[in-house]
Amino acid sequence: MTFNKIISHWYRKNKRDLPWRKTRDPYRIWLSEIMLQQTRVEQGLPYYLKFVDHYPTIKHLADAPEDEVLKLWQGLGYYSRARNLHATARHVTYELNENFPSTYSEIIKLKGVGDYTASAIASICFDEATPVVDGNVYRVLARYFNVDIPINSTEGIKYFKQLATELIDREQPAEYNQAIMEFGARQCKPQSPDCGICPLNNSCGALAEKRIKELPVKIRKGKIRNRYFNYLVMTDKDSTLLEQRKQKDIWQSLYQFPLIEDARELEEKDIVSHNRFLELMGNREYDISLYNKEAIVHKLSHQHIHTRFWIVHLQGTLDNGIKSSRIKEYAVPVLIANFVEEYSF
DNA sequence: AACGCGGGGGC
DNA sequence: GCCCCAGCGTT
Repeated sequence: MTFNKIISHWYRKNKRDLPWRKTRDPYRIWLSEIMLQQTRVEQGLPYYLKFVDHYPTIKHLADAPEDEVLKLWQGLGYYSRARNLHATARHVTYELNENFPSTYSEIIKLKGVGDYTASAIASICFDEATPVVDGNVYRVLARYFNVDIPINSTEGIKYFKQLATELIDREQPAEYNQAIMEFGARQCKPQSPDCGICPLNNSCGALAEKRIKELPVKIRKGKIRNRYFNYLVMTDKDSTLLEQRKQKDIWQSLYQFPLIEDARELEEKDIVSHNRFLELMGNREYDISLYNKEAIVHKLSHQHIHTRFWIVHLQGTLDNGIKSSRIKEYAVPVLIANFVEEYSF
């Protein structure tokens, strides 16, 4: 049997029962693919179910407020995916008259859709023989063909795309594309794959050369940046203050407490003399206390955010305050959600 | 070509 | 602590 027949055969025996495998509705396939970008199936699944429930059609999604979409997305990360998802839903609904594009070259024009996602949708929904090359596929091909070109180099991207193009089952691209990804996720796993039971173990190049552990090769990225966040949890009688992050930075469009960021850890005297603090307080009396003596370190893949929450009680009333009981209606970073969960207003 | 973008889980 | 995950957009 050929490589792709073995993969497809393995898939039919071993595939997981996942909700997006029961449909070819481009809306649902697109939704699932966006959610699964750099995201494990187990993490994305509950979000997919939530979205399909709230937004049964692309028009429902298009007609929702962006803040609502972001709230549903809260905790899934890479929030630009949610903003692009929403913008694309509006585009397809109102510019394309609810007709989801049906070819790779049209699909890839959509915001938030790149080569991988366009290939996935075109093949799964429309039987176009466009190969998907995601992290799973890189791993399976690098190992089976014993290739040590870095998968995230320009040469590697081109090489593996070409290889995948030669291998795709042109008769059943939808099944084959999903098969090789599932095979990578469940059989040819990143760590300790059980090669003893692999259907390709008698022809796998990396296994023969004992190079499973070193393949695929990936150029590692830069260092982690440390940032120091001081959140001002303003409280009067029963209100607090939230603001939206507008900068091109992490958590764009999400809400948070007023923030004082600095390149180092700040003391109380630094906070109370900071311009941002003074402008928030005006002439009002206040009472400030530090909620967490030890900074909470929120670890992201590319930065560590050392966070202190300062509780600021004040006498007067907050302008533009929101009832603290309504914080949960806003999309906030997990860091904030954890605090709100723990702190009793 | 390199970097920024989340959060969770495995070891 | 480091790596990985059904990648994409920007610089």
